[in-house]
Amino acid sequence: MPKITLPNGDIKEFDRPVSISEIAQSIGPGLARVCVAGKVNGQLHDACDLVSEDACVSIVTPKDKEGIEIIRHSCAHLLGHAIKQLWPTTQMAIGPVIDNGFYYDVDIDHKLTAEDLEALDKRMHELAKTDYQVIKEVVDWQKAYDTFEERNEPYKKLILEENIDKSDKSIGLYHHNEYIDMCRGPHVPHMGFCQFFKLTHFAGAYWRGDSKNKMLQRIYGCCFATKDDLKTYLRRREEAAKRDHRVLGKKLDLFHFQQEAPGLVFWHNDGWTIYRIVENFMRTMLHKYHYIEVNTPQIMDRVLWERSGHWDKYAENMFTTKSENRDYAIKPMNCPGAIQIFNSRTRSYRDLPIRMAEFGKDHRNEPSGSLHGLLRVRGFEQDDGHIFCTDSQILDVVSDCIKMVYDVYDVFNFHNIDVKLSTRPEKRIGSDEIWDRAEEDLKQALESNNLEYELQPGEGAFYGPKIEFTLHDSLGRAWQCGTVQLDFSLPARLGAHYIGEDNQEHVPVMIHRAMLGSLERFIGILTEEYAGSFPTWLAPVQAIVMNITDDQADYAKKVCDKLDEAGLRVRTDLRNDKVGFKVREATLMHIPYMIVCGAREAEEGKVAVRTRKGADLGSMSIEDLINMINSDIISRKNMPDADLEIEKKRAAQEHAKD
RNA sequence: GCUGAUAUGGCUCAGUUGGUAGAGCGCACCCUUGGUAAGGGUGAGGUCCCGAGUUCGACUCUCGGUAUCAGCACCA
Repeated sequence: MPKITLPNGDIKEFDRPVSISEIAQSIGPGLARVCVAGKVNGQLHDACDLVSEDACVSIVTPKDKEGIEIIRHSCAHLLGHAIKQLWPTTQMAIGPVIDNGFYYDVDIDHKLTAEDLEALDKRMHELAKTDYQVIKEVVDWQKAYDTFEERNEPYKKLILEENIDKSDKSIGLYHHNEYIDMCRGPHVPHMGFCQFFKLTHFAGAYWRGDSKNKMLQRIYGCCFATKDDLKTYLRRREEAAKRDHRVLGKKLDLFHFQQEAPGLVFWHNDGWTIYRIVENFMRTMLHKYHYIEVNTPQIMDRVLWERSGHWDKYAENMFTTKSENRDYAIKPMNCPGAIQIFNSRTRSYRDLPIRMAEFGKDHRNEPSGSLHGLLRVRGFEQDDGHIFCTDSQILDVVSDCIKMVYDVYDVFNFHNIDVKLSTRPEKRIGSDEIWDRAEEDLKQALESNNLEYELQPGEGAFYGPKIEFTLHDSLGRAWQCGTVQLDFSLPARLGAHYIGEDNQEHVPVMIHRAMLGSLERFIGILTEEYAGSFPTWLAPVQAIVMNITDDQADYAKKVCDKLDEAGLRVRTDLRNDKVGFKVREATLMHIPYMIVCGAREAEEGKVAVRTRKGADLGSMSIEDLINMINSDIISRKNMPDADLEIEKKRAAQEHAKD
């Protein structure tokens, strides 16, 4: 006689054990129709599961986060159902839920092609349309094993053998017509819930994520509760593809790569302009936070890297070179160099903390398959910093670093920032005692700044724990950039010390920190964030002066000179082309201000101004123009107000269309 | 590094079931001097990623490299 308490406090009594779908039915037929599963005392259950004792029950629908995840999970089964029909010898590995969808790893002799993916997608939709019932069967370990033995599913057997206790008597087998999959569940009661999905791509993936294992074929799909959600997601994917910094880098003439230098950037003038602006902006921040700036050699003797421990751990990823029988390494990081400067004279406790910054060019021989545009390169510049301090200064110093990170991100209008604390990894140097203290200090610094953070056990660097900052762009994508790392090991290894109040030698604590991470990567992120429309303060060209006919060429040049003298980055377009054509080109290049000089303007000594978003700012004097652009630059806003208005209107129109 | 795919003028791409290639944009020149997202004409430009092999003949087929792309693994 179960008594069921609903989320609104209502109590329903039954004279026998009832299924969750029956409970939904008793509340209303509408709810019953959208009942994907249920939560019994907080535990997820299949809609067909029986409740035999008093419990709090809530119905899970596609609108719930759990609901859509269940639908995605069932979609993975649907994929299994379809693929076994098309390629019956396929062996199924694992098919979990991921952000926005699902995937399934399969072992199949046939190499899947794009056409196969379409055929598979089509078959899945056909099967889903029949709205077949998903039947759940609960079996013991042996029955599950026998089922997959009979069906020749070695990976499922492996999962049973290695991950599931042989005494387990409640293993869920889900029957999708002739297809059977094993799962903890829950799953949808019928395939009517799985309608809005699309297979997106496929790739290789290792069994159990280990590169020593066999590589399987992974099929990815996305899935949503409604058609609109699916459409929105697909549109967002297209939008992200359009913003690809590799494509924009070419179109905007920012940089290029070529075969002879894999993973190394050829910066063109406009890209390099952005690079220098970002770097110089960081210099103003360094000044504000009391840093000194240094620069250390690109190439140093192998001995130094052996002492630091890098040779031992990262030799494979280091570029090396030889000269006169000496081995050198091209620096993969800047800390050993910084310590050499610290060691160059006797330091007193009165000198600490020493905040040493370096825009350090590093080279790391990353695996070829990991290279990705500016986001993963072999040569890059870190906005690196090494702070030498005493034990008692750690908290203050780390706290300052945290403040600086937020200060920097604010300027780029990144406000949604996740914080993670990574603790000791398995492969590490330094005693447990030291690690205990280091981790505790970082925790305290985070807490004193009132930051919520996620703990990442085992993810720290080999020399110390670290705090990581992840920012989110306008498309919601996450980028890990900033990091603050405590290091109790390297200074001692490289012989750093200072003279304390007690006239004894002490080893300083070193704090490594970076805000942007690498300039290359950060500029890649910025390019995608702004979709190529860099805010005026970052734009490589801030204004372009164009004439209407040859008669105004001299006037346009004069205007350009004046803007140039005012310190703006400005160009002319005096080509014998229609002004509409020039406007189009400048717009495609995302130049913030277009300055048109026709006969009227030349006559009056004024200019006609238009923005890249198409706002007509009318005719104005050159002084007014300079003031306007300068105030735009100083504000460092993503968009001036005139453009913001146009963006809003456009967004509203888009919305109306939908 | 692993699996799969791709590689053709500066860019984006088409093409040849093996007989050394084409478009649009860009570039040059000419006409046009036009007021806010493409005016018109003519022309130049390619060792079809690299190396071997098969063949009378390879850009095309085979093998081996390299780079790039989608993932996986890696990321001090």
